[in-house]
Amino acid sequence: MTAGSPPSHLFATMLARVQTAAGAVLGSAADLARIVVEPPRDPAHGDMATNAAMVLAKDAGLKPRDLADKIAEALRADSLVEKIDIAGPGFINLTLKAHVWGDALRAVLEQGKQYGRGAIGAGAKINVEYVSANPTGPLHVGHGRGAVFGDALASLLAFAGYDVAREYYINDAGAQVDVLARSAFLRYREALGEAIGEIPEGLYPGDYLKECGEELAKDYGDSLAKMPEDEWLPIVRLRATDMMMAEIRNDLASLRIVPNVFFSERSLIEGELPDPFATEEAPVRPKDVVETTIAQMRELGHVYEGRLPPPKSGNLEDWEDREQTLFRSTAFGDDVDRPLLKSDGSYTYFATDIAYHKSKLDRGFLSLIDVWGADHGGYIKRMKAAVSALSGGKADLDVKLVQLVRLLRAGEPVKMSKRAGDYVTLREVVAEVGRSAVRFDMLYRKNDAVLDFDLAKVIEQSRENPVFYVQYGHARGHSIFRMAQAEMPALASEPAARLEALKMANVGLLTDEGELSIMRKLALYPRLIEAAAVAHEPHRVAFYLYELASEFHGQWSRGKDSPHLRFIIQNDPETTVARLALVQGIVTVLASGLALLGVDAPEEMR
RNA sequence: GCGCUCGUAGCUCAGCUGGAUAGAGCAUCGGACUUCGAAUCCGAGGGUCGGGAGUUCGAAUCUCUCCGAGCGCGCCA
Repeated sequence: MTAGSPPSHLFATMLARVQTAAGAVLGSAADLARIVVEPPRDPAHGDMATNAAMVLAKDAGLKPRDLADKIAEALRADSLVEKIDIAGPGFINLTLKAHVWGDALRAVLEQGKQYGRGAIGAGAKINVEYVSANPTGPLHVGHGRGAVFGDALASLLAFAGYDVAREYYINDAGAQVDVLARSAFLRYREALGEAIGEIPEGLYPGDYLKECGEELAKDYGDSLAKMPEDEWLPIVRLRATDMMMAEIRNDLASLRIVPNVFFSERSLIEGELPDPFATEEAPVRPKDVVETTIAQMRELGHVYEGRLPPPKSGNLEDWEDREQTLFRSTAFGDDVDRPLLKSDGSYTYFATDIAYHKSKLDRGFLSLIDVWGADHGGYIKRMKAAVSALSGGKADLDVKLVQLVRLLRAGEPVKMSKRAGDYVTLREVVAEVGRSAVRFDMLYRKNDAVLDFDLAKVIEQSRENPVFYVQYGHARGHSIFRMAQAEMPALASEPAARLEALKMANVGLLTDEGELSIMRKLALYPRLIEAAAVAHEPHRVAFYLYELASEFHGQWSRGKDSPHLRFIIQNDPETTVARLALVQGIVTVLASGLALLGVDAPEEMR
């Protein structure tokens, strides 16, 4: 990192000190990596608790509580520690010196937007592939969830110190894009004035191809209509997929999602195509890297000619026992070996996907994340097997499955027309409820849980609606600033000057239990970022923000019954400034987390 | 039949990768607006963590086995 590594945060500091203490007691043989320092669920157990003694007791040949005594003794003189208790089966509970929470708050103000930025990524390259829908129609809400998840995960990883690529794999090589081309060709003939009647079974009936047909008619006149299919098809296909991708890019942009790389599947087979969507590099690839990939795997002994047992279920009518080109994925944990060539000699989707993932490895990524729809779960083992085979076990692939989205309106399922091609698009949903609501709602859930998306609830302005609740917390902070400015003009008129003033606050005046609790929460943010990034779980950020907002709203309301707890105290500027510093800390972290999620942090709610 | 993802309060969901007495919101009941924003807050009730067995100091979390839901199971992508 050129800007220097981020400052270590309180929990990382304490973990290191506990590890040092344990190491001093046990010697170098101890496995210190298993030690955890975490906030106890019960505040009565102090500020931090560590399991060090329980985890290491066996190796040490001591009872946990006896070991805890020794470790505690080594920590007794620590500059941050006020009090140490041994409790339960051998927890070491630490109560920290009073000033550490004020120090933590000051760190938030000092670091601003950088607060929480992590170093665990250490600049390592990581590749996040998401959406990757066929360019055969508009995105629907399920695609949107994958897109939002992948984008937020990428942002989270970047914040945690990784060098992140956001990638969209364009499935523009299969039979489905040929169907798209034929569908567009029909619209083209329609645009030329031909009566096309009903769209035949098997073609895409949606109206969205009409524009494509009209453009083709404008650019080519009737010349395409005179060609045989094998001549017009590539032309129409390219135009249609280009137009579809332009639409998809727009839809993604409306959610503030901008992949760095749009990677064309077809380019793996046919060589490099002009790629109008690449926003970054355009990797140069030789013609048919799928073939060379397969050849390389064959040399390594991972590919062979053989037969497969018949599938266990489904109809066996089409089943034909034949020798084919297979990837020995069973050697890497898969259930059966997987074919790479179809009976007509063309590549299976898996074959090109292997070549695609090899390209990621070739570009220096050892850490790969794929975000897929839940219906692709059966594909995970073979893809992991392929990555393992290609990298010699050096690269890691984590596949995040995104469950389906059930669209509701006020609790009732949204009626989807049976007619193919006519479904609720992502664009319609974003237009109706807005980007922030869509994004937060989709991230306020684990990726592998089914999501009920209620169009009525996500725009509701109440506690029931988490996005509103968190945004309101941020707005409430600014509302307090506005009020403070009105009542104490001397404080500061504009944000930058105010921030400087608040950095000087005497945060030692923040001694109320509610205030301390908020400061502890703020101190937890960097640790949360690390944990969420390691787990590849952006939803944790959303839940954290909700909890922080909740504590803030609570503290605010406490001031109603107890006026001395209000943020603004009329004739006590010193206390007021200290509390405004706390508000600044809250606002900073709320804004930081919301930014990671791609959700607006408004200064007032309207 | 096999594989994957799940099963936590009446409902919708968290649970910090094995920690202490399992937590929120909604719903229900009871409170708080002369107020820096009541768009909010405080309190109460509500649980065999699907069932059972195992691993160990300790299990909602890990293993096994049943039950139930969803998804998938050459030549679709």
